[in-house]
Amino acid sequence: MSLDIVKLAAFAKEQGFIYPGSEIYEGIAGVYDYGPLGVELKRRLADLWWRAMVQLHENIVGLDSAILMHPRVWEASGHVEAFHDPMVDNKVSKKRYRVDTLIEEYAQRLEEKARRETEKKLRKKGAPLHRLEEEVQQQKDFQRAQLLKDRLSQALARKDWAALTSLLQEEQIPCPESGSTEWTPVRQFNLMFSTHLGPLAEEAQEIYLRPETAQGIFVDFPLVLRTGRLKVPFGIAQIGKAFRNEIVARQFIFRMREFEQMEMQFFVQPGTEAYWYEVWKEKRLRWHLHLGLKPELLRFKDHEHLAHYAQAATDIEFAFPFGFRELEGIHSRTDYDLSRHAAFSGKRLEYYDETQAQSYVPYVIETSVGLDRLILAHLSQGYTEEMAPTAEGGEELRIVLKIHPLIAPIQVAVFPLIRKEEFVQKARLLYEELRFFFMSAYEEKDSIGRRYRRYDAKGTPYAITIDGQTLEDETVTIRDRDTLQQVRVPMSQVRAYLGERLEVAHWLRTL
RNA sequence: GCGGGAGUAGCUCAGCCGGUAGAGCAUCAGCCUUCCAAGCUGAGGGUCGCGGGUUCGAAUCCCGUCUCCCGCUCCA
Repeated sequence: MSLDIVKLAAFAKEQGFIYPGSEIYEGIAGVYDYGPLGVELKRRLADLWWRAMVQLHENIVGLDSAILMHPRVWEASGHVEAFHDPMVDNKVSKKRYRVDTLIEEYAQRLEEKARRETEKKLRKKGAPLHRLEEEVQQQKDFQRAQLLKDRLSQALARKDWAALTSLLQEEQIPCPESGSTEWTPVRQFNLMFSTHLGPLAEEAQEIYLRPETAQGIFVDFPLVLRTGRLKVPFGIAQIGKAFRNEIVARQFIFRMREFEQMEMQFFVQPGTEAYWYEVWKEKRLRWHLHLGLKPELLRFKDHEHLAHYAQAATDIEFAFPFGFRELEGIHSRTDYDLSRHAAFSGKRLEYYDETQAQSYVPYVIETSVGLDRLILAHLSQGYTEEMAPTAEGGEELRIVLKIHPLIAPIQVAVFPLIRKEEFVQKARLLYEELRFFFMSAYEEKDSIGRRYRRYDAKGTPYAITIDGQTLEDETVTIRDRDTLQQVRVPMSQVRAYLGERLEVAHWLRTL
């Protein structure tokens, strides 16, 4: 399984889709660059998202907020708290845990055990079970659990990691995996990147690179509302970079330290959020399917443990080479964010609803796609090794990137069948015309078969060849990447032929 | 951070019982080619991850170090 992702990464690098970051300096873990083909793919996917979300919805507008935001934003959003997890490693099992969940779960197990035993005791004595809650307070495991939780919350409040280290030690908290009680010291992981605002390090204020783009939308909510003449329900969409200091950034571009999100926050009247949640689940899934992701490789996965801001949450998961993983999150965020920002900023972040004749803090439905993950999904689904016929009548392995024509970095390639002046001239002429409309390429080197294969690997859906017949009747062949079938089309109709297949409007109309 | 794997040409790798680097593909120039890659001729390209040690001599042996990849936690 994981071998496939290594192979895909090598392919992506070789073809110029994705390079390891800073490679000549031996690389930098979890950071990747988009090469000439990758940047096209990325721009196209982002563009199709933008058009489907903003251009096609009269009640959705765009935004491009800054990566740097006021530090209080991240206190209000809950990230300062949630993203500073103290962690420990177990020396025997080599597993890493968040200290708080480790201790809480242990305490919970103790409580459950206490309840079971107290219940058994009560049954034995024939005492009424309604006294269970009262009796269990006296049980020693239960009391120990309470003590653990107290000490945990005290240490967390003081950010006293040494105290947590000794708590683990003194209370002999076992590793759920190995049962071992040998722990490394507790260390804090800060998942947010910090930097300094102001050039003088001593005087500068520490600020964060945004860990998600959503907060820019919430913070600008009153401004967009005022200038956009918007009425609930309405949405604000944004594409942009976000940064997370992942403990381990792995699996190629699946989890990167610097990544790009495409988010849309949809503001609705409280009470209607369940309806809109369903609407957006359906719309977003349809968008992915319309771009050619296979239904059997997509699924919804509802969250069992909800984040601090969420009322309901589901993921659109994609079957990556390493398994089903989150591609897009659709969350019902309630009024959490706007209310928090209202509280922290002291500003009123309410909406006056004329039809209701009242003000309220709108509820929010969020759709959030990882653009890099989306790219990985299309690359991994599209990467195909298959047998193809050879000139000698045999079969040979062909590597072809079967991605949707609309997102292909190079949409059409033009070849003269042979490198003779008449062929070359005509081919150049056609290429130079087509490039006004499509991302085009021209190639005259190597045999025709070889050129086809080269562009197959780049995902180019159409290849046009100028042959002997072109010189006689001005027709060319257009060859399809996936079927290898050719059609003969008059030179004058090539643009229309390609337009039907590569025009974004057609795609939007059928969405 | 812990465990595992790996660093030699742009790519895939060989060379590793020490004697001063090689293949295929790719690239470039030319020739040949009338529809599905690897035909011919020629050319360019390597501080063998980095540092130190042993040795007359290290890609090869020893020590150290760095980086990347995979797994563990988390998420877009």
